[in-house]
Amino acid sequence: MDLVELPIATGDGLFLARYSAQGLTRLYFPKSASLESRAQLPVPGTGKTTHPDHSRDRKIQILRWHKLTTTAVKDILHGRPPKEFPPLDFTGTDFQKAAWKAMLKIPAGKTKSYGEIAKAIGKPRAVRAVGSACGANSMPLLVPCHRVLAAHKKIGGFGSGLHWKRSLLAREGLEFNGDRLT
DNA sequence: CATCAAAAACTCC
DNA sequence: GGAGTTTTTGATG
Repeated sequence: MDLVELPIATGDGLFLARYSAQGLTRLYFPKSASLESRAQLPVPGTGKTTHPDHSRDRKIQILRWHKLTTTAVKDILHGRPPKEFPPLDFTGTDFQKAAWKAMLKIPAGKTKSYGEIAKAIGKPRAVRAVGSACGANSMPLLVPCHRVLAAHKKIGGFGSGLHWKRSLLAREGLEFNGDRLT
C-alpha cells in the first residue's frame, strides 16, 4: 500500500517518488507524473492525504528514505554512481523482480543487452520478456533500465522517451553514433 | 489470444 | 559489412 508521494526538484524537472511502509515503490519522470499517480494521492490544495493516520515515526522514516532517494537521483542525473539507495519495495511478478535485480548490478558507465539480462536470470531465451520487464520498471534511474541495450549495442527502447535513455548514458560517458553505442 | 523496449537466421545488395 | 524481412520465443494482461 502506497502511503505518500514526494517531489524531487532537479535541473531536469520535478520527479515524484512514492513510498510504502517498506520503501520506495515508484519513481516518476518529470513528464510522466500521471493521472494514475495522482488519483489516490493528496488532493491538490487540501493538503490532506488518503492515509492521514501515519505514526510520526513512519513519517520520519519516509523522509529519511526520501533524502536518500533525492541524492541518489541527483547523482545519477549527474552521471555519478549513487552511494546509497533507500529500500526498494518492488511490486511485480517473480520474473520481473529477478530481471530488475539483475539490472541493479550494472554499474554506471556500463551496459548489458536484454539477452545478457535474460541469461543472468537463467532464462536465456526470455529476451523479449526482459524487454517487457524493463517497460514495467516502476523505478527508473535507480533500477538502471537505461543501461540495457539491444544486441550489437543498439539503443533499443525506453518507455518514458528515448531521449532520456540517450541523455542518461551520455552523462555516464557513453556516446551514441546514430542508434548504436560507439 | 494478442502484444511486446529481442534476437537470430535469412535474404538481398 | 549493412539494411530489409521472417521466425522463434517467453512473460503478461
